[in-house]
Amino acid sequence: MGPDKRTLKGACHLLLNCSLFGGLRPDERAEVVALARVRTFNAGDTVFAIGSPGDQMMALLSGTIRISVPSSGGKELLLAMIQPGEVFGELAVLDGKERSADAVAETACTVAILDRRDILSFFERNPSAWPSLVKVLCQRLRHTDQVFAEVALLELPVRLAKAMLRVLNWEADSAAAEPAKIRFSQRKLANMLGGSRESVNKCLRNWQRTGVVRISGGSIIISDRRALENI
Amino acid sequence: MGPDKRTLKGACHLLLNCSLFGGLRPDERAEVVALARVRTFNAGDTVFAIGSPGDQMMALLSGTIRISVPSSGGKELLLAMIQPGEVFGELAVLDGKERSADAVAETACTVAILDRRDILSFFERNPSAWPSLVKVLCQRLRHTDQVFAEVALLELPVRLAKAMLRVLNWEADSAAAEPAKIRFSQRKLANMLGGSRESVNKCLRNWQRTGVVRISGGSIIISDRRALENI
DNA sequence: CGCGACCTGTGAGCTACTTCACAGTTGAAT
DNA sequence: ATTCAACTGTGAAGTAGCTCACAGGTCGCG
Repeated sequence: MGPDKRTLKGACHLLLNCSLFGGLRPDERAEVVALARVRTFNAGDTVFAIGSPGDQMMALLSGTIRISVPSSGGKELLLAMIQPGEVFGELAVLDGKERSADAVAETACTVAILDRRDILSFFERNPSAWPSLVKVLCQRLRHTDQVFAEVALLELPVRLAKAMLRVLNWEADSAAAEPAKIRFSQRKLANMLGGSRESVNKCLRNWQRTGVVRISGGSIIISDRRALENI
Repeated sequence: MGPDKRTLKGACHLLLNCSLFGGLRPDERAEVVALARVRTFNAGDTVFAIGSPGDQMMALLSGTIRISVPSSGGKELLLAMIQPGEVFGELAVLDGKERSADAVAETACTVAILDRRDILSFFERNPSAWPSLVKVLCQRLRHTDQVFAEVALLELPVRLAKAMLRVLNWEADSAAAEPAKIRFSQRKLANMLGGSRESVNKCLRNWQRTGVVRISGGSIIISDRRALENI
């Protein structure tokens, strides 16, 4: 076992503390780590594609992964940006069906991969691990339901405001730097909303005019967070 | 124990065979049934309201329940119509958070109610029950993700077609009567789509003109199912 | 350095949908 | 029997947001 592999395993162990496996006993965690293979992806690599069989789930160790659904018309809906410490791809593993979305490495990534069989047998041997799995699924469900309702019921500016606040929460973990700054392409924001890039742009510039945000060098700085929250 | 109660318990036992508890051993099922209280609701009664604490989950024994999210503007998004044999309200129970939607009795209903504490301790004692729970959650997740993507990416007629086919699948269980007939208010269809009642109406009448559907006496009859599927 | 890829900015025009307003139907309730 | 509520049908008018078509900026890469 080479030194690279050792450090990777180290990172793996470290990060499996979060999210899904955080509540486990040390020996259980060790077992999970032993099951995991580590793999790296370059920016732009597709980790898995919608419709494919999907017999593995992943835990992100570093980098960020974009989860999205493409449409026939060339558009795409951005469902999530996975941050280090989160798991993804669990859906297909748990119900044995096809992948329900694309996963693409947004930046260079390192990922821990767990095979369906291993996962299932692990849970069978360690039933105490079920609740945290269920919690993850519930979180996801709540999130999609909520965003779904927003997209269906609210107009674009409101959705944009909410999306920005949501992004802010994600980034808060990795780069805690206030003042609240979003480094996120307008197109991606649009794809989170089910809106067009142009509309997002125009809305943002309106807000800049009214002093809610400042746009500079490709980042959006929230000057008046309160205003956003009130929309 | 009066005779009503006994028959209700009987129905309960019968129906817990489906969905969530279908995979259990007889003794486990008996245990679940013992934990359940049965309650009836009149059409229009609210079973639980969004934002409330939510420390019970339900299994529908008879009738149908509408799950929806209201918006500030008086609109609502229809997330699901629960059919007998399905469970609902599991989300708040499993993660201990607030209810994420309203549940209203669409018709008169009888419902088996399970308390959070009882559920949790049941799963602790019967870990083999976890997988079917997870399966239910995965189903829900897949469904919302898919409908979400549709609403965000597709135009109204396409969504309508898909919604109608979906409704058809629900009803297929209860009333297996071909020719494919949907008894479902246009407003409700609209609320499934994030569209307006008027738009749905106009779209339907177009389809009637082109022979895809027939509308009579408040029901929609699918004459050309293939056409719908191709949209 | 210059090329290509991807971003932001902006206006004009279009159209898919919404809103509003009103009329007729059906069905349940008193 | 009638009244009320909720449904369907339809047209006119408004508009939010999309598409298209640019122009210019920035960044990385050969």
